[in-house]
Amino acid sequence: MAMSLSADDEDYDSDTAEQQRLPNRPKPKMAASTATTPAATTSSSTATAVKLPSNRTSSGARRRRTRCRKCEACVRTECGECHFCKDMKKFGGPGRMKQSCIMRQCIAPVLPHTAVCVVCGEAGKEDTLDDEDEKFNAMLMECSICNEIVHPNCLKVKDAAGVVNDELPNCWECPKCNYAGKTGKQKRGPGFKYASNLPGSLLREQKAGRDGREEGDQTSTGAPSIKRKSEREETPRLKTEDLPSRLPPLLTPSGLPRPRSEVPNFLRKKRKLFDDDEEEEEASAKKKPKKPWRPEEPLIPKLSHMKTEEEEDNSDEEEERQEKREPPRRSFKKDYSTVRKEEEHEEERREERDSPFRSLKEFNILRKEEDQEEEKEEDDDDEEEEESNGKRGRDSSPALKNHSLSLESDASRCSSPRAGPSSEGSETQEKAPRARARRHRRKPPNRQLSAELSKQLNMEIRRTEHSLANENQQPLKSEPEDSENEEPKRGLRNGTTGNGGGGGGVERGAGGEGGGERPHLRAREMNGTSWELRHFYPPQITPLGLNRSSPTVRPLPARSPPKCVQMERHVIRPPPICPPPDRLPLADGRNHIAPREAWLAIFSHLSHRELCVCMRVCRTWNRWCCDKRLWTRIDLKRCKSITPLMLSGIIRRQPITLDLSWTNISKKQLSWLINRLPGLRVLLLSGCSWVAVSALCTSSCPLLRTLDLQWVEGLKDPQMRDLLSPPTDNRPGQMDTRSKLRNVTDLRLAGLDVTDSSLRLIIKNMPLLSRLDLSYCNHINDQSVNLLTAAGTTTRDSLTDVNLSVCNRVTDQSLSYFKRCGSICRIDLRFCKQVSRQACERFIAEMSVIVPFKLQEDKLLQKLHSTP
DNA sequence: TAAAACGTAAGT
DNA sequence: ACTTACGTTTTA
Repeated sequence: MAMSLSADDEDYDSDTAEQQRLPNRPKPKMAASTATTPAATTSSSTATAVKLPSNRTSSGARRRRTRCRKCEACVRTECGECHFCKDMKKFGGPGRMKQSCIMRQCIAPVLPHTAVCVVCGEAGKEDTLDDEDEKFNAMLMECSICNEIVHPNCLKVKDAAGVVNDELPNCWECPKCNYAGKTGKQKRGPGFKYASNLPGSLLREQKAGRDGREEGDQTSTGAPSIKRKSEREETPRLKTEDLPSRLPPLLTPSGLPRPRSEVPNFLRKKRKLFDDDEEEEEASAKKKPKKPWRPEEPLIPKLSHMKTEEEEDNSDEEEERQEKREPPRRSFKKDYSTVRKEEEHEEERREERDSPFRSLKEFNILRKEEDQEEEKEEDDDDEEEEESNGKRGRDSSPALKNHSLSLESDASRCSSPRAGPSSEGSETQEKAPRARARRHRRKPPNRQLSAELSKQLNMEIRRTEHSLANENQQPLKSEPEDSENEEPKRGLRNGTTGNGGGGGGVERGAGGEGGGERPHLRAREMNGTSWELRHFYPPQITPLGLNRSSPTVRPLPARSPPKCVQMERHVIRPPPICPPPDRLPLADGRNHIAPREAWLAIFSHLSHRELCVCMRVCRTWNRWCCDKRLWTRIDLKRCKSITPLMLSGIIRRQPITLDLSWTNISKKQLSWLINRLPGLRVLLLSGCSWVAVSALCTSSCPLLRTLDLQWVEGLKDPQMRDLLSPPTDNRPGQMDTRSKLRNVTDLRLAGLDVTDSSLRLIIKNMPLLSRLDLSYCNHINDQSVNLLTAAGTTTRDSLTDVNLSVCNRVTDQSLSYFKRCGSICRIDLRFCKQVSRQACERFIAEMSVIVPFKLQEDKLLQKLHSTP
């Protein structure tokens, strides 16, 4: 099918097609040897690059990529615990799988050192040059379509623009292929692992999560997590009767049933859209001959909330049309961000493109918006208009304009691989029809709250992308035509609703900047998908896949079922390597006199929301505002959906405190996060599922000081054991025999059905434990307190604050045990039915000899002069 | 469809 | 010569 999709004639010839099948294409069954195509073999280390079939432009053998050795993953040591590690002989396995440790899967796989230009036979020479453009022309670029590796400079066809694949270093669609309109025949570009089909793949999990979520959505309940629903069923955690009236807020059913199927339809929907678009596309193609590149519209499609088909179709088509009209084209771009492209068929890509979620951003926006509003669906159109207008207006703002302009040049220069959501996305943006987004957004009726921050994160990320995109793309503006007027739809919509409009304003602003500014911005937006997202989502959704659409007219492909969910491998972009600039470049080319630190001092007085606004101002501010000192605490509490963008936003900010309470974060996400937050000290996971929390079992977070596991579904003794126990399979010299949570000083276990066996582990493995919250733990009794305060335990001396409120099995006896605690400052026994006030007073009287206590509240003992 | 298996490219 | 592990095929 892939073949049939492409515009190339060759493809239609089945025989030939067969012959030139790309390595990864299905086929010839030469056993494993197929894996390495003959061509590849021949090219081995010598340089002969890939040998291309003489008469076929497409289809060369691909050079196998190899790890970059520099990324975070590459520098890690093997975890020894994942599937692949366990298979390794060094870890006692059979060695049959021959895969690298999941934790070491390279983020930015590079071409092998032996790769050389097919034209001149030389290796990449970018290192010898300073100028970015020259560098680009001197580096080796591998075409994801024909697999040729060349120096852009060595190509004759220079008029045609190559389309750089941001997803992978040194990867593009060469001018030849691009010009020829070969779009994506190949199922996927060069890449690396991170295949969803690999155990441990983030993608997979994500997908699973999504799916699950969706299902949940449909059915309902909004609460913290939809996804969890099933889990919940499995592990009935608290009995309502046991819960006192003061349940954690979250427990209260906050969610309304989610409207129906958002996702499930998406396939159909997409397809449908696709059909419609097809025509559209062609038409537009005619209008604008030759646009090698078109903004990609990453989509996140499937994910979520999509609206009903009917609803979408119409408006989408409109948007689609417009979008098509102005394809900004990006030519030789030098952005090497990584990410793997997926192998998708063109149709699929298109479908994706057409799918409701044009871009990640949109998606995010949606999510946010969902939280805020669901109401104004009807007004969407109007809103769009307004918004767009607003954007335009805003754009005209001198200040912003200046910044962005100055930045643009700046940005364009900076091609270094940046991390984060930012750079990459930058180049193209999605034009995301916000209308579409909006629509989807509405569906979820329930979302109450997504934390403000999450919105902000999203916004900011988008913003970043926008700005970066703007910067990068500038020169390319290709068709002014549709510009502003038509554009309106694209912008992100924003929440006009929301809280006081503050958030809305912001978002809108963002949209304005990105979208309103210039027509071609849209393109940028499209591309703006953050790499992270791309990783998480199916490749088809990745910009590349989608956008490949070239204007060329192609026969309608037979549509194959969208395989949307199949994700392949994704790469995670490393954080920016270059330090943020110290000065703010101004439009006139000079720098602002205030140094970065001075700006940071100012930024430190801003709220996160305000910071997000600032991040939209310019690239420099964007980076400055991401300074981790400004984001020591990130609160995503109750944000039902943790999106990849959010994750990347978090990583970028490197918080010390991360509140993910009552979110439906998945295990993979959490694992991914904590493995990338070396400075994380406080992790709040109350209300999450055990499945997610179990990520702590395999991830390393030795510096965690505070761990909040209150009301975690399914967290009982066996799970506590998993959490606290030292690695079980330690092999000599391999692992630390100490608990991963050995440095925890503040542990919150409220609402869990844990018993003394868990306490024993805690006592044993958390020698520094100072604050322990066991409130609402019905299995906790006097014996538990006895254990905690027994002679020889570290907790006896380390505990300063113990919360046993609403522990109905605790009696006055516990107070006598607490007298043994040398450092105790606060004992909360409120609502403990079996604890009497008299006993508390007696405790105070007896302790006062040593340390003065007071009864701050009924049954709440507080040491005088101590912190509350 | 996911996981396992495997030939061999790429690196040391 | 040896190890790692990519990218595909095969198996479950």
